[in-house]
Amino acid sequence: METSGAPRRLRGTASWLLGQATTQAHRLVSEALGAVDARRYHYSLLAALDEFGPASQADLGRRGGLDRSDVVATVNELADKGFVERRPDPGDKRRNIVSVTPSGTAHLRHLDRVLGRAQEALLAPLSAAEREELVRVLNVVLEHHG
Amino acid sequence: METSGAPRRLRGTASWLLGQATTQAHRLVSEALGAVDARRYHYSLLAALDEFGPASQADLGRRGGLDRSDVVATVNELADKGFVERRPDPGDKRRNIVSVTPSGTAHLRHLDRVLGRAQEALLAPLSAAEREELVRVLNVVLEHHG
DNA sequence: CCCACTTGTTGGCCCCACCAACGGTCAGGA
DNA sequence: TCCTGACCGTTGGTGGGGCCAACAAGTGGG
Repeated sequence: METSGAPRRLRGTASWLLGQATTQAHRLVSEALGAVDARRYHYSLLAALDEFGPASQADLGRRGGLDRSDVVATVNELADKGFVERRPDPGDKRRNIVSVTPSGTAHLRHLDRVLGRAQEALLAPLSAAEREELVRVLNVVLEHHG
Repeated sequence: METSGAPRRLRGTASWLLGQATTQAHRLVSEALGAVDARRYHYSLLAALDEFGPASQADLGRRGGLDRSDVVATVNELADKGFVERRPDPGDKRRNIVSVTPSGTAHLRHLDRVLGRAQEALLAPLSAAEREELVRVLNVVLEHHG
């Protein structure tokens, strides 16, 4: 409580620290993805498709936390590159069914490796135990905030 | 190498986890700051000024990791609100000297409290020990990527 | 006196996260 | 059956954030 004259700024604030660390992570990841002409949305969508199989665009958005409008643009881009296929749902004329092509699966594997290297660069200074703990703690936070 | 049919996606990728956790943090922080009509840049700049004292805009950018052009806009906004003062450097006609006003210091204190609450909300599910460890690990990463 | 460099400023770019509105479609209840 | 509410894809827009290029004015060293 002391209103001491000391500057006493808070480089230690966890939210700010997370912000800074994240900026680094974001930069590394975006940079790595950009080098292969991809963006984070591409990975989110491809990963969601790979994990859960074909789905409507709205479902894809819910899976990956993307807005419906962003899903449209991302599917457009991925379809242009042949990584994804969009076809009407015969059972519901409102929906499109989006599915991964073999080329898309290969691309996802490639992105996996690219991201793996980015992660390795990011966490380089940490021991294996520290990385595990970090992942665990982040999972706790994520799960809590659903 | 097994091309087993299993989906096997990597929600556990640390870089991606960090990305997700960060999105949460970013949302909480931006939301909290937005409620008091502030942005992250405002805090970065005010904190840098409070910690190191008056400085030229270029120096401010270097301190806080902001681009010179972004410093211009941020100083404009903060000056409009009376939180910051910009006056020419008598010793170097290229430079402006930016300094915090008392009102700006008060505002910074307020932002500190706002961010503190956001951080509390973010880290709610973690124990004190876990928070400490998280902060420590993040500091290691940041320092390494300096 | 040059020349290289810095500074503030303008303007632009791309990504990311959202929101509002629309026309078309679907399903359930009156 | 028709109405109504919900849902879907799509378009368009907003704002923050992180960058970069170019410029004129100014500075300092050789």
